[in-house]
Amino acid sequence: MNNLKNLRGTTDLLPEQLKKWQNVENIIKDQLSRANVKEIRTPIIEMTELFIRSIGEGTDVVNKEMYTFLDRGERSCTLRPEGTASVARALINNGNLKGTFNKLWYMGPMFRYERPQAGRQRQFHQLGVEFIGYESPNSDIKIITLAWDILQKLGISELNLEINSLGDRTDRENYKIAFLKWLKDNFDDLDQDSKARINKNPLRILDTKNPDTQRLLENAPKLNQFLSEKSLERYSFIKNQLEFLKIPFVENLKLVRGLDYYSHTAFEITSSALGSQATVCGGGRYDDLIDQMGGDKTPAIGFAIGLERLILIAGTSLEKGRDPDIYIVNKGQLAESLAIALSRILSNFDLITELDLSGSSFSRQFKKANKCNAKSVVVIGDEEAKKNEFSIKLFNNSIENNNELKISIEDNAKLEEWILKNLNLNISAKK
RNA sequence: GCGGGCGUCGCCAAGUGGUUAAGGCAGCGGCUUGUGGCGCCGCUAUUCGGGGGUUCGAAUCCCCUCGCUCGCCCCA
Repeated sequence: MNNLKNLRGTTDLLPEQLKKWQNVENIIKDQLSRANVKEIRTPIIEMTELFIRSIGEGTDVVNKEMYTFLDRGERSCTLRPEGTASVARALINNGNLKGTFNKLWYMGPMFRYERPQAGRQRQFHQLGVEFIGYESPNSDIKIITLAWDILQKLGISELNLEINSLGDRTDRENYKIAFLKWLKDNFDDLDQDSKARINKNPLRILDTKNPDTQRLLENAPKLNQFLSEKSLERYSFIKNQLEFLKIPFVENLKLVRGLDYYSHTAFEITSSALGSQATVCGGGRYDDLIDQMGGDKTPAIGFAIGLERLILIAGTSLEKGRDPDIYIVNKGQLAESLAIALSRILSNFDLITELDLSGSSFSRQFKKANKCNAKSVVVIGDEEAKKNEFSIKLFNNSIENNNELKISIEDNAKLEEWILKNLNLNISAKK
């Protein structure tokens, strides 16, 4: 019937589903603006090089998951696979880094070319929060609590927070030397996957899923043994603060995360309510990213939450939308004109008005008003239209208490009075 | 990129080689030309994701392709 289909891994979000999305997004935005975090919007398409240089050449994201194409000017372009690189680029380009602090968030589509499965799509959506210019370990804490509290506010339980420290650049370099030596000594016992990673991204071998390699790794040098005094101090401060704030976490020494740019704090929040794609939130510190990209040396930390996964585990109470406050039933040419005029007047209130445009019988229109759960109904037919008025009433099953009233189309004061009295309207919400 | 399951109306489905593709929900219209929630009646797939093949005959068998889904890898 229809051979035009959506591309694999992309989906339409219809009004019914979007109620939940919008509720979730509103709660998130609310939380963020209370913490005075500001929104930033960057293009969803960037020069390919931006991602190669920031995310790292040895990563899966860059190697096999990017939507990359040549534009008409033969430039290599990529649909963004994540948001941090773009935000960093935007700040560098706009000169927003000189001695300033930025608390930023963004929400929007990201693209990764992978096989779709539960909680994973090729076009998916992320909320990202980045604190840029902040070095204090308390900024790590604030970022983690922000992520944690957003998830709590959405009524999500069964969450697990895992943290680790990757140390600074020098710590990691020292560790890499020792680890590489060990890897080479034990090369023959590694699985294929890990062998291939040695030259590209050795740290990722740490969280291999291969059980034999896992067992072997128990005897390998540990990253935490290579952390400097300073890095360790920073790490234990963070753990102490989390304990003080009563945020439960487990330490996961194997947590290195997939992107190259992380340093010091790395964290992940997973939910057992999801399937095998259990990570809802991932984040960490990236003190080296911005100068690596050509900006001034700027410490920063951030996280990203996958909205599809969030929607999957957020409470069902968020699925409800707002029903119409007023349903305008109208029939006849003059009545229809008055109905449109009235709907424009009503748009001055914080009301949801459904103007029936079907021209079907009164009976039909009332059925529809009932179906969409309208709180009240306005009726305009020939009788009302002749007198330049409409009738308004509460749409309940009581005839005595429906507060039916006839109001002249010009009498806005009377209309307002009826609305305020009957529709639980917050007066300050008017206009 | 690799492996398993699946694809019949907007949704949920029956049908598994034989001449008209059940049913339910939703939708639309009527009973009720101006007053809803119930009820009753009627209408809604020349076609079974798409293409090709086998057959006298295909939604049913075969091939290709697209999409969905679950797992691996990886991530949000």
